[in-house]
Amino acid sequence: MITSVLIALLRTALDNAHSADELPLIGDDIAIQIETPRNKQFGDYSSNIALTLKKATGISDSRDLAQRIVRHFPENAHVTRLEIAGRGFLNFYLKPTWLHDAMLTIEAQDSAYGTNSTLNGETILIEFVSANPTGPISVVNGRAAVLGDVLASLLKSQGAKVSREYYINDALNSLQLEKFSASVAVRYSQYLGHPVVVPPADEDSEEVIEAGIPETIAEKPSIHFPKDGYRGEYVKDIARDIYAEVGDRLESATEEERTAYFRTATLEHTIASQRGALGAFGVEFDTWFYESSLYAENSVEKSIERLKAQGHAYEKEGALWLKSSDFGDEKDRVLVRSNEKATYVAADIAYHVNKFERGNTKLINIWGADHHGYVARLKAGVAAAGYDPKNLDIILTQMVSLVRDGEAVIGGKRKGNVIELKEDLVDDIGRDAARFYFLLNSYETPATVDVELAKRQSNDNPVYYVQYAHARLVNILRRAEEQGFTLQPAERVERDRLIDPAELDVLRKLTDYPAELTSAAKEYAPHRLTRYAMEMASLLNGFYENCRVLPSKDEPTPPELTQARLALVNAARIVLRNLLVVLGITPVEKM
RNA sequence: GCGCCUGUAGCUCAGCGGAUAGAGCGCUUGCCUCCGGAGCAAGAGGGCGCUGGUUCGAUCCCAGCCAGGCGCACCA
Repeated sequence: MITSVLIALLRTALDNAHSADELPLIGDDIAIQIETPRNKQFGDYSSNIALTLKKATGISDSRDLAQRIVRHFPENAHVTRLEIAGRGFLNFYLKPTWLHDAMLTIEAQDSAYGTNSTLNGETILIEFVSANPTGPISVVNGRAAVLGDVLASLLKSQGAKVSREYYINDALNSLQLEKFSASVAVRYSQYLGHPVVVPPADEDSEEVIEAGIPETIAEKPSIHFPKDGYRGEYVKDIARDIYAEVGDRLESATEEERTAYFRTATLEHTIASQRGALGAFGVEFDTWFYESSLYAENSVEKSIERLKAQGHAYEKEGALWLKSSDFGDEKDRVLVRSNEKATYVAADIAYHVNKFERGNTKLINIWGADHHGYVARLKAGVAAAGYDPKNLDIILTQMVSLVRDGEAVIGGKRKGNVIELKEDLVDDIGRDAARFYFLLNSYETPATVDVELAKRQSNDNPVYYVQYAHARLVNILRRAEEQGFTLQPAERVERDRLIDPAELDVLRKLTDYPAELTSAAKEYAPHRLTRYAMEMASLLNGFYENCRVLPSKDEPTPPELTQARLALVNAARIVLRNLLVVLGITPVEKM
């Protein structure tokens, strides 16, 4: 990396100045920072070292300080000019050689360009989405879905082993599942021809009687829809699917048989549809983990017993409490209720112990901000169970509020107005546009999504700008071949012909890629990459405008220059493609 | 009351303690015999919620206040 070269040169300059008695000794504890200036006029790189050294040296005139450093800056192969600017910034202007040489690295590493091995040895489990199995994946889930998915790719790019997991809250004591499957059961009966009496949803509405499907000819007794049942259309869809599978076989089943059947079938269908919706969004999970499996293997019980044995739990008021206040939580929490049922957190502790026991060294959970109050509790539980809570990172994505044409949409599965990720967004604007849309901003910002606006603007989605830039690169290479050019390795090309600012801008951007990838991974900030992608696309468009690659009537580019530019085009193609792959966006070759 | 997140251009949002605060959309103007116009060039538009503080330097860090969101269960 060129920045480490510059840091070393600056270090030498400081030492030289000290030897010449112009500066006091500057220890290694003072970090030298190199940054890329926002504005190109301030050089390729700059350093604020003279400003930061004011206190340590006792020299209050930072320009004077800067001069002392510059005076002792060693001769070297990279820096053509070193200027003092503003209050004492050192601006480095570099020979383009280092940029040209970047093409060699990019070509050699190809699809591995940008990756590194700093996280080798880490096994990371990212659990995300984990929506309740009582309905479809909503648009709101899109944010966590794409965040987790890209984060997994990012961490892989840094050398970690990563898996994606979805947790299914299907515990047997889950009331919501009973209500949900009961709702499906009623709708199923509707498909058998029973009219359904739907109670008023709220004070302002009235009871509705819906006819059976098909409309009954013979009189069939009507069935009452549960008062707090799930009213969404998707409930009918599941019922219809089940009806298609089993016909009227359940008509004569006993109440117990029906309940048991619908519980299982409803869960299966819901999960299948969730998996399908996420798949359409480009998100695939390595494991779908059933909460019920923890109970089936007695893991919850065992985990509670262990906490008790280790003295982290106690009985009070008929319940079993976790001494979570010993582990950073603000108060103790109930593990087993006085009715002897385990709480959600008890199961969750067992689940996270299970994650660690599977050999994961680091756990990342992505939750909605509404679960914030739960973080300290789970971390305390994990700590009590003997694991370091530092190895459990909980990312809280801020809420996504839905707006339709400027009007707030109050979502809710019970009420039935779920805006679905797949049906209402992905199917309309496509996977790439939908992903890019969510990846555009930080998960820490509460976001507003206007589905109608998102659809209307889909053609203006920046994703097309980026994909377009990639397609053009591919197209130039294809056209070159048609015109009889053979792509030469960057090594055999006259690289020093690439001196146009537009060319150097592109090259500079390409050299930033590994650092961008690393910082996006480190800070869990995929949105930086979408911004970076747009900037790169913009620079590429500038390059197309200013630098004709293939010879034409008006611009008879000499063959040597064409070859050099083709190598540049190819390098850019590699980087842009790698970037799009990490983001899970299709690197299209034609649009 | 306590905790977390947020407040930057008309809208949606970037901004990694630094030099003239950015992008996309929208708006205005110009550019299609030429590798893809889903493009390019130029312009109008904000001084970063408010007040203090730390710092050579604050949109960024700290404190207080104002505003919005989300939490503070023997629900999941």
